[in-house]
Amino acid sequence: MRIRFWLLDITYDMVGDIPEIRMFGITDTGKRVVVCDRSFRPYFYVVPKQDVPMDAVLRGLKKLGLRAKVLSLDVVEKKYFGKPLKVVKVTCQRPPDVPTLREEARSLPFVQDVLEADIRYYMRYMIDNDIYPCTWHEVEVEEIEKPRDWQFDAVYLAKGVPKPIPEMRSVPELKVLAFDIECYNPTGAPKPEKDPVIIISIATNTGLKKLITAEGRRDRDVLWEFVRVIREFDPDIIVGYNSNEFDWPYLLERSKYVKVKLNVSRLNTEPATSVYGHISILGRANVDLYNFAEEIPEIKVKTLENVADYLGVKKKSERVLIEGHEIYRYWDDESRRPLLMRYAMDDVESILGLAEKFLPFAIQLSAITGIPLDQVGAASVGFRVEWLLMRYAYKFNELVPNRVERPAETYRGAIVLEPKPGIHENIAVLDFSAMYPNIMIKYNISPDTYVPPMEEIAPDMVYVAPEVGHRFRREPPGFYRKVLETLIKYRKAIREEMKKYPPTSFEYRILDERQKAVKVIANATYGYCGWTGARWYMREVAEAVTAWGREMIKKTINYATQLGLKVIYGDTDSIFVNYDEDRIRKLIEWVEKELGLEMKPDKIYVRVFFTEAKKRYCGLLPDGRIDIVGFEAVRGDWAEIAKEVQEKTIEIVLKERSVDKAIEYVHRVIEELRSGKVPLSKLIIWKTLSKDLSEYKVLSAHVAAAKKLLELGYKLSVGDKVGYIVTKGSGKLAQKAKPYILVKSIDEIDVEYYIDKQIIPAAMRILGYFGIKEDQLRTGRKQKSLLEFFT
DNA sequence: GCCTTGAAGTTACCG
DNA sequence: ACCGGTAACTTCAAGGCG
Repeated sequence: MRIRFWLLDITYDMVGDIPEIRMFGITDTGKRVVVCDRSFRPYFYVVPKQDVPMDAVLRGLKKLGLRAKVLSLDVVEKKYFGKPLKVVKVTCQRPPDVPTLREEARSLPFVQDVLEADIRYYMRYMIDNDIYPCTWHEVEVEEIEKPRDWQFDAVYLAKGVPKPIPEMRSVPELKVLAFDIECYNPTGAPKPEKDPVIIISIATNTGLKKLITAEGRRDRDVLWEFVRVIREFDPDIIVGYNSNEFDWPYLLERSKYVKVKLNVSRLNTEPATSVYGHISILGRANVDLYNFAEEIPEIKVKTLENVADYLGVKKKSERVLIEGHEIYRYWDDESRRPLLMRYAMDDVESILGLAEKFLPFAIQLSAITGIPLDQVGAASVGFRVEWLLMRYAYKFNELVPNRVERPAETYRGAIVLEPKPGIHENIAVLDFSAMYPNIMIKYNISPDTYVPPMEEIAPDMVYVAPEVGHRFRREPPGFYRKVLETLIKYRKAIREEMKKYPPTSFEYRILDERQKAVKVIANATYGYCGWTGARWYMREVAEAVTAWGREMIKKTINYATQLGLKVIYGDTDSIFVNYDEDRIRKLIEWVEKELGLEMKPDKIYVRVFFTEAKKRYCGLLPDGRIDIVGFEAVRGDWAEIAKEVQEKTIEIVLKERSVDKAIEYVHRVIEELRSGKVPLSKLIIWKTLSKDLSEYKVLSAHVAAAKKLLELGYKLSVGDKVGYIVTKGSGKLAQKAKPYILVKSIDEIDVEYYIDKQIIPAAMRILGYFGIKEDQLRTGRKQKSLLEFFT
């Protein structure tokens, strides 16, 4: 029989000595199925040293491995960095044998290199058969017996390789279950060896809502019930918030202590740690939505309530908020316990809401990159690009380079112009569309088209990068050019197809998320090629891209000036000029004709303000909104009070053009702060721990605060944000920084710090340009006396 | 031993 | 664990001064 299925997840297992690919899918009739393929075998390539005869190579490789670990040796024609190369394909019986066989092969005297021996077996299977997760496939199958403890409608044995059905772009109705756990935590961070799980909240996209609580029972029963609820609802996707880092590890650890098997997978197994630090639950996609929240730069402190609030999923004002360290108090206090219950429900409802926001994009990102849905969020940008490149390499018969450790290398990047300080009226921002990808295409920049300095080649056969002199063959099309061209064409086609549907339709949404996913990958390709960890890394490639970028922007500035436009500022691929439609049109035409790139007006500012600093400006848009770029107001490491002051100052200056009003406003805020009317929450300064506490060379404020938290039993790790408040005291700032959760009263705070080091600098950044002096902003006690002024 | 000053360390932004 | 360019803060240590 033939079935059609949408691929949700993939893995493999050994059945005796046979590796079995297992594809977990949903059929077009809504059945949850497993499609098993036992026909595929792992393999890798051996590159022989030059001048070694192939028969000698084959003879040598025959000794590889014992007990028929190697099934076959085939000489195949591949390309390596664009050059034809004869290699030996070593096909093996068992995936687990590959690492040892690889090392064995590598050590042989006639072997130059071993390639593609580090590609996971199920990824290899998908790449070779053009199978993408989160897409539809058709396959001839026969039903086989379902193991009793597997949770599927049917198990099939594939009688051929599944074939993609590109015209089926829908997404089946997926059963989504959101969950969140609360733990008893009287000593800071909860510890699974002693602290029970007190609440597990659950919400599904079918409307089920449930609190599993430890009220009147041990948490052992909570875990049991959790497993039961999951198995009963049988979700396709399980979502959590930071669940890869917290909920699942905690549940797994805790379940060991209370002796509960967390068999929540469709194969009746426990969740397990897998690649990119994600937790895998066989047969379901376990998605940690925190990974997607991480990609929203506007949200500085990415707590669940902040993200849900920002996305309009659940407003903070309409939910219960409890500080993490207080959870146990709410549990212990019978009168407050209902609040904790409500809090747990608000959390899980928020998570389900986030799933609705993030899953459509996650699904398309998975379908584009080929990384399984449960991994794609956890995979870094570099790996997302790389898996896509590996898919293309296979299509182009190119060998995939090995991942090698390289020392850090630096090279010059983009140009940033000195801004013309002051207020400018009526300014247009023009920028190149997808500048770096288009430069890579235009000059055929790629590791496989690169011509090393020693190699002789006719000048008209190559493009030569300005300043750095790197040369790239004009023909044939390089790897990056082919990939980027395909992506750009593909995105255009998607956008074209979107026009067929109303913007509110399901189809439109899918296509829109898809074109966004394609754009994200295309834009990350330059960054990828300059990443020393990349398989296709080459410094010269990245260096040439930025060199041509500098040339483009310089030429554009020149011509703009010639046309009589005034260039006020520019950064990388943008220029700010006076909004003169005729001249701008001419400039854009010139750019297209002479530089072969597209340039578009991005936005118009009614009024825009620059100080002397680069990468910082603010502007008033025609619709009355205000853009703030680079300034403290958009940074996450300044106190809210200072950011607010700066934002308001900018607004007054740009909209009302009144410096006096702004000063008056700053005075008012300072007075409010002095009289204790500013809430503590506006005084918290958040900073990220970028390394382990022991590695810091200087004791800065957030490190000092982090150490205090640690002493109290809280757990902190790299990447966590520490919120501190500056309190009264003497000595260094670090000594006065106190974790905000320990600050109980407004009387503790160091008012002068917030005035002198937060509010005034933030306001001065703007007002300083208008000749305002710090003392004009300062009010009250600490105004400098004339005497102090002269000493 | 105290104060000034510049380098180093650190974070987070822009495109 | 995607790039370089940039601003701005705090800490730290060297060097000058008394």
